Amino acid sequence: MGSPQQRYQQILCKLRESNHKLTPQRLAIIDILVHSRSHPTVEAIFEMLQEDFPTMSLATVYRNVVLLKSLGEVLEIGFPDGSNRYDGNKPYPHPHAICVRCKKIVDPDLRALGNLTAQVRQRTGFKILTHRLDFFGVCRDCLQSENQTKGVGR
Amino acid sequence: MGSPQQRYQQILCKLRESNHKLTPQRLAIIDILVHSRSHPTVEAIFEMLQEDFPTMSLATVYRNVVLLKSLGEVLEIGFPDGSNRYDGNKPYPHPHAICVRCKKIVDPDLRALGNLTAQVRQRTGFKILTHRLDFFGVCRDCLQSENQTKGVGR
DNA sequence: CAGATATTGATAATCTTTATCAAATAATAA
DNA sequence: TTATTATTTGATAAAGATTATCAATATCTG
Repeated sequence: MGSPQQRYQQILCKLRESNHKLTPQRLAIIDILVHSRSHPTVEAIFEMLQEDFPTMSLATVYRNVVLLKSLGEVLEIGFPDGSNRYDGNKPYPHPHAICVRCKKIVDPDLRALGNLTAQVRQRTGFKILTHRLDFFGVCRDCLQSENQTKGVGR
Repeated sequence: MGSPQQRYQQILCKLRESNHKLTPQRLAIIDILVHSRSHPTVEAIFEMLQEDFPTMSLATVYRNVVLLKSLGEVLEIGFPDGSNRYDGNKPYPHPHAICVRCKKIVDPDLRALGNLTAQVRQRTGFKILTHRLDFFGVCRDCLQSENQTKGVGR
């Protein structure tokens, strides 16, 4: 749903609509969020900005992520260990496959999710607003390096 | 998969197998976990124990929850806002329906999840170990009280 | 360009969870 | 039953992540 450039413009629209100012720091954070495929952490975003904005405060990154979240333009993915990661490309709920080794996150496209939502509504009586679906496992790369160290063959 | 009593005994087995001691505090925490249907927080467990164990330390609850988690006998359900809740009845992954108003959590039984896992394996190359599926919405009770305050009718 | 307001940076405060360590306790064997 | 040993507990400090505070700065509107 939209190239990084389109996402960037869409977010700028939302900000203008809601009377928020377009500061260089804010724009840089958005730029990273819409271009990144890695679902970065706040810390990672902060580090990526160090070069261009040496005086950037960590609080600024937190504030802007919270703002974009409240505007529905960023998806927060929080984990039991307390870490949070952010997706500015697809701010709507979608499944994730997360590597427990290297922490890589990829987005598999699955059908049949609307189906599940309807089932839950029926069985629980809940009005469903959103959902969260994560698969945890080991990615192909980590499986390979695992096999190498195990010494398959001889 | 097992009544609270059965779960209780099963957890005791696991503890003995792994050479852990059966302290009154530990047993009380397990008792709450296997009998509770509310997916309690650590804080909630701590408060429930105040009556019987006035000197109970919060750290003890944390320690035992971590232990039971590591033994695979408790499922941790962490949320983006940082809160964690625990399920000692069904320590294996299963879907949840969570009320965003009253924070109630219920377990709808859904089929077709093994299906999804296979799909993810195919499309990502991941070896899937576990998953997490949560639906967020408003439960029947909260929907009703919402309608009342809205003054349906006149 | 000037004025009003939002945002930033620096840092303190908060909140949750983990680590530390002496004292208490459970399991084991004599 | 008692002594021994290792684990666990309670109290508290420490750590880590996020939020709040507030003066200084920068943006937007006209």
